[in-house]
Amino acid sequence: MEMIINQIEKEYGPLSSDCKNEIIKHIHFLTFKKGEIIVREGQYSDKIYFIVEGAARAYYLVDGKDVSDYFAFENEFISSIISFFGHQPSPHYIELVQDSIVIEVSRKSFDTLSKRFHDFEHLIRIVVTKVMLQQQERISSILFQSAEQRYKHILSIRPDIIQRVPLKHIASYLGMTLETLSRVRNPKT
Amino acid sequence: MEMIINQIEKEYGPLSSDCKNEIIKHIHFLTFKKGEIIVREGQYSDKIYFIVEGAARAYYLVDGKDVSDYFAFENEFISSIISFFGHQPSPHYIELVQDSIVIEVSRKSFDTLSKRFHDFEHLIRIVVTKVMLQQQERISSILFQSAEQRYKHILSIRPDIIQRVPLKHIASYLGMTLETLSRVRNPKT
DNA sequence: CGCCGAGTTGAACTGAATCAAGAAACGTGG
DNA sequence: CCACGTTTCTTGATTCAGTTCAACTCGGCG
Repeated sequence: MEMIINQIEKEYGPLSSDCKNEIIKHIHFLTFKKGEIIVREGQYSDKIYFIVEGAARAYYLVDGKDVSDYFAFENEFISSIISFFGHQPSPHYIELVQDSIVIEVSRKSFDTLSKRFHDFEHLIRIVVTKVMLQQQERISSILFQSAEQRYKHILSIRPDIIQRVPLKHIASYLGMTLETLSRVRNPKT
Repeated sequence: MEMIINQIEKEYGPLSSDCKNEIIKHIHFLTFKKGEIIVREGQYSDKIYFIVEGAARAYYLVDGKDVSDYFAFENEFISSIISFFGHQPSPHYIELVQDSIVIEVSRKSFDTLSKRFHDFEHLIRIVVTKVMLQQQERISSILFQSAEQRYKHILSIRPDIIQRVPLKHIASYLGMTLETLSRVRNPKT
């Protein structure tokens, strides 16, 4: 428990001990098996999850096609951001990609903590800012880079992802089909 | 001045009068002519701008091609987010699309206010969250929709944009060429 | 074993880009 | 108020990166 809060502080900035103590009262530990689905399309999901161990994936189902939108590994957050932050029905599913240990925080707790602790509000601002910057990079990657460049790019920033997630999910995350990804990885020459 | 702060509160949530008074000390008004460039690629830009009147545009120049990435109109913020929030050289240019009145806030002021006022920190969190949600929508728009659907979509959420910004900028924002946008707007049938 | 999901490979197809040329609209200065 | 150049937009013909459809391989696991 200490270790987890330490990780968060290391990753996102320090917290007062008051705040830390209060956070502990508001969170729940959950364990899931690989393949479990914790958020479904259409649902109002007012939970945000922090991956203690394992991995999760947010994806769209658009006319039957599974399109990955986000991956989270140890010490990262995941939620249906449209639902959690936008207060709308989730367009995403979220599933566990491996057996996982997860912390769940409800929006109610989240709002209470934000209101009460300046440093919690700051933490959230940092988390959201990081997501925003990641998305910015993703947008320019999709707009400016070829399929091959996008694959090389993800290899360079998340080399581990290839080991932990099936290629089909990576392909759809990169905005290409599995076939295209396969060709990009095994050029004819 | 009062009016501007009112607008901000209306758009993003209330501020204490302490905070408001302090904000006023930290901001600068600037006026620009249409076409003026206020941020250039490669520059470390540590300013964020709020459009009081007029309109601005952030864009990339990728091998000579001008690609719009963001538009801001009255009561909206604009900055090179990679530079302002990510502390990196800006990949963007920012230009004024019309004669404009703008408020400038430096990152130093920004950080001071965030540290000092819980409600300012909250304001920023809300601003950043809105950008994140917009980007999320943009990503799914690019991934799932055809050129025609993307155009119709922007028409539905920002009908005014067509009047205020040349089509070529809208085309590149939507991730298509000017020619394709033209065809989408004037179908043969 | 035999089956099933994951990945590879091939061939045909397609939405949008590119290249090219011209038409409209839009200042700006005489 | 008009002429002229510049920028904005349209239209057509061709090309191409990536999709789609389909068949096949491989590795694991009941």
